[in-house]
Amino acid sequence: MNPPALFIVGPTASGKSALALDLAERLGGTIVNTDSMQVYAGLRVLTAGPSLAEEARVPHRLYGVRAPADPGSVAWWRGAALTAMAAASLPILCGGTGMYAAALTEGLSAVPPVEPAIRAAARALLAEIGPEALHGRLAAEDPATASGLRPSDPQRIARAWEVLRGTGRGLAAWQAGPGTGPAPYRFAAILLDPPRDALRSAITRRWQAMLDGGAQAEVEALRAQGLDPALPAMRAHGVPELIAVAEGRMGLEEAGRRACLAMGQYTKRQATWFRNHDLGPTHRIYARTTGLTQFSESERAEIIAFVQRLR
RNA sequence: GCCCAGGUAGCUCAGUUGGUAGAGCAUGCGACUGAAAAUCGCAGUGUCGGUGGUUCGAUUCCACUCCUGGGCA
Repeated sequence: MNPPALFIVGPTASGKSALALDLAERLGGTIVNTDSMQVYAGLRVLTAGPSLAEEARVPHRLYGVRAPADPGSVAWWRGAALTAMAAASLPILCGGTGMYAAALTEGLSAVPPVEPAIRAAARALLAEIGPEALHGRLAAEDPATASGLRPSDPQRIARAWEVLRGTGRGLAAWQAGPGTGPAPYRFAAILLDPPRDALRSAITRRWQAMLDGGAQAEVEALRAQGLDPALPAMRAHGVPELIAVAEGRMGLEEAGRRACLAMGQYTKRQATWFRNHDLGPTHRIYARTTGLTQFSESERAEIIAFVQRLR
């Protein structure tokens, strides 16, 4: 029988990390980062990654493991996560990136890696002629993929184009073929899904804590690297805003408003994803929590029982 | 006190040669296969500042009135 693996998922600021920490400590688990931004080094504060003290309490994997200049990908993450999971007695996959979670439970297509030069060319072409025109070219060469994409969706069109150019085969064809399949685990999930207004106030409070915790210094160090602003790490919530502050283009208060707005909107997309994707037997919690100790006794017992049943 | 410019969706505003209105943003819902904290789709909502007048009909024209901003005193 496949070993168990537990997801702790939900929107930003729903209390995932605290819950994961308590459960991992109690059950001897290893926390595996399932967040596309917390993988980057140097963004601990702004991405709300675990503190050094927390990392010392229980094993944490895949936090701060990539340079901001070196963008990750689902496929990379999936491989790294499987390695980390194989070495854990109970993997606790904690994070808010739905696509990463699905890469484990559903698998990925067997699309080979695309040369960086081809990827760059696809993006340059997109920037030059625009998504509608590129969609038109794609439709001419790879109608199967194009018909599934909106002409207004630049990111997916560029991806489809680079796959076609880089592999000689359309994305839709790859996706129709055999893929990795689900990872060999018995997945289960705890889904934290608090009301949006609770999330928003938690986000506002957290923003202040980030500023107090050195977010601006973190951004300053990132800025000093002179990276392409299109890089994922450069687009983490709060980074563009605080860079604008550092360059005198925006006030700190305005930056906070915009960053918190973006994070609040993001929680909606995360909630939608997790509500509508199956990650195995799922225990749903609708109130916001700040850790296992905040749960009522009965809820706490329920969570422990839920997790024990997996083993 | 006088003059000017405004009061229309949660916000910023457009518009109706008189037939009860619409964009962007916000909000809500949804999609999501290698940059996903990304990218994209769909959908609300309005006593059109108030009162009265003209009119078959006023958010639109007229009068008065209240409020906001600017200028002059």
